[in-house]
Amino acid sequence: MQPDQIDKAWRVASKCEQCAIRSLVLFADLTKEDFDLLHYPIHELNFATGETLYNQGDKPEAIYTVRSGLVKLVSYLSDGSFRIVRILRQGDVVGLEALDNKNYLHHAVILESASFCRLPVGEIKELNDNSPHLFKQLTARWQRVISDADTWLSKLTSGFAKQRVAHLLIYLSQDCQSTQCYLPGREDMGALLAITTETASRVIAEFKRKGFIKLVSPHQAIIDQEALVAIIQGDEEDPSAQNQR
Amino acid sequence: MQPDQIDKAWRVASKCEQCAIRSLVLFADLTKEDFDLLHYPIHELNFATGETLYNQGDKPEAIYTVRSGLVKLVSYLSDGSFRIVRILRQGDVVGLEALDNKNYLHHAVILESASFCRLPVGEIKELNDNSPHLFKQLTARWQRVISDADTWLSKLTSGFAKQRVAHLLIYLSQDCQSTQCYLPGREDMGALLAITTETASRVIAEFKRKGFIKLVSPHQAIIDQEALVAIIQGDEEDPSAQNQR
DNA sequence: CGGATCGTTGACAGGTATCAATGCTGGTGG
DNA sequence: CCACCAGCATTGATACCTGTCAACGATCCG
Repeated sequence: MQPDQIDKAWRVASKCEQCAIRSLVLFADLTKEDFDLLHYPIHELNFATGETLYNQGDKPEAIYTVRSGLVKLVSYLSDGSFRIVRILRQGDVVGLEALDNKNYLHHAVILESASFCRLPVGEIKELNDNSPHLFKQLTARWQRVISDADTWLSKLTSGFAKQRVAHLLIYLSQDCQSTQCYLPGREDMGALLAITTETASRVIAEFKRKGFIKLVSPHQAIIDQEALVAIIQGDEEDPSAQNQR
Repeated sequence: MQPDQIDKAWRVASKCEQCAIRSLVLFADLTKEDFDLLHYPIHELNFATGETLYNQGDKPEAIYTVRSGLVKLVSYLSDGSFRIVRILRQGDVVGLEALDNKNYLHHAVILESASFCRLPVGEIKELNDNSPHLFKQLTARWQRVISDADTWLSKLTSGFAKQRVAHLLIYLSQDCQSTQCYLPGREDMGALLAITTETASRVIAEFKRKGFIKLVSPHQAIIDQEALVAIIQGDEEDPSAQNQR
């Protein structure tokens, strides 16, 4: 290794080790010795809402750790329609399929301006070959993706449109400290829940009228978790029972 | 290692190395030296239709490779209903979440009498710690689960009931050499596609009447792939255009 | 034979998709 | 500065699909 590269590696180590969200990321378990195995510094990238991180079919050269913001993974169907198959947030890894030498399976589009750490595939593989510390986190991430996908399947695609929207809002509020959460555009909401734009709009409009959600900005809402859970459980507020609680 | 254990290990190696479907399974890339690392022989288990491999929440001690047959992973929702989140077949691994020390996330129920290789979690972990050859296959399997889940999400939960059923049948026919495939019970079909038992029944009955599927046994059908693809693409056979092709 | 389980079918109500029109908002260019 | 436009959200009317409730047939088995 060249002296200047050693220098770079040290800067990497130093930078990653001081990372504020290190406990959340793929590199959580790495030691100083592990960081020494990296050849190049890890770059941090910023993207604005609507920008594309990569497209389906692109040849993958890196995976990305989400430092902040929100990303959707979009899959297009043969008929031109599209579905959003996942939403990724702080600590999640985007483009995991790159490790299997497969092309990217989705389009990755930024929902809320986001920053990423770019992890070149070669570095990850080499690190994993030469250190046992990455494997555990990789395993954990795969598990989480799968278990999230299962939740998605079982909750977000069953039941009435109202229930699905309620499930989605609760899901989205889970990573916010408060009851505030990202409110997707109506078209995205449809692509998430397998309903039409119009139905999504109607449900959201109704929730707003009933005070279950309050907009603080076009894409941020405060949600009434309790009311939404009631919706999920099918408690339709019966007008005749209006003042029984 | 005791002599008799070495002997066992050799039998394992011999047995696994001669496995007829070895190229499909988790141990595909292992060398003779890797097999020597195993302490106990790998057991083969047989289950009949309807039997349960494990239940959601069970403490996991093993993962299973499907040698033959069909397994469904079932997830129950709070309201008592259930969804089938995955169907596993030859070469697939059941219970991958066990590697992450999590309890089993689903109920694993046999759809078609199946045989498995039982792989104790401890053995797998040790093997993975001491040999680099398992990791590649593990990675590949996680990837496949995720990419299958995405397909599921994007295809099997969108569109009309007819289209979903058509998608399902094509999906199920992919692992059969021919155009013959497993035909799930109507309730299972509902749990797979997020439709009701009655709707599933109506669609299947219609497909049978139109000759798109032909039963060869209660749970095996020959499918007209072309007709099903037409259904998926929304080509509804217009009676007035009956003889235009 | 009777019972249990599963598949099929019917009638009807209710939810959602579809088509269409109308606000609303932010940005652009005159 | 304001008119205009593009994109998004909302709302309405209607047709269609699916869920629901119910009944009936088929098959298997004790």
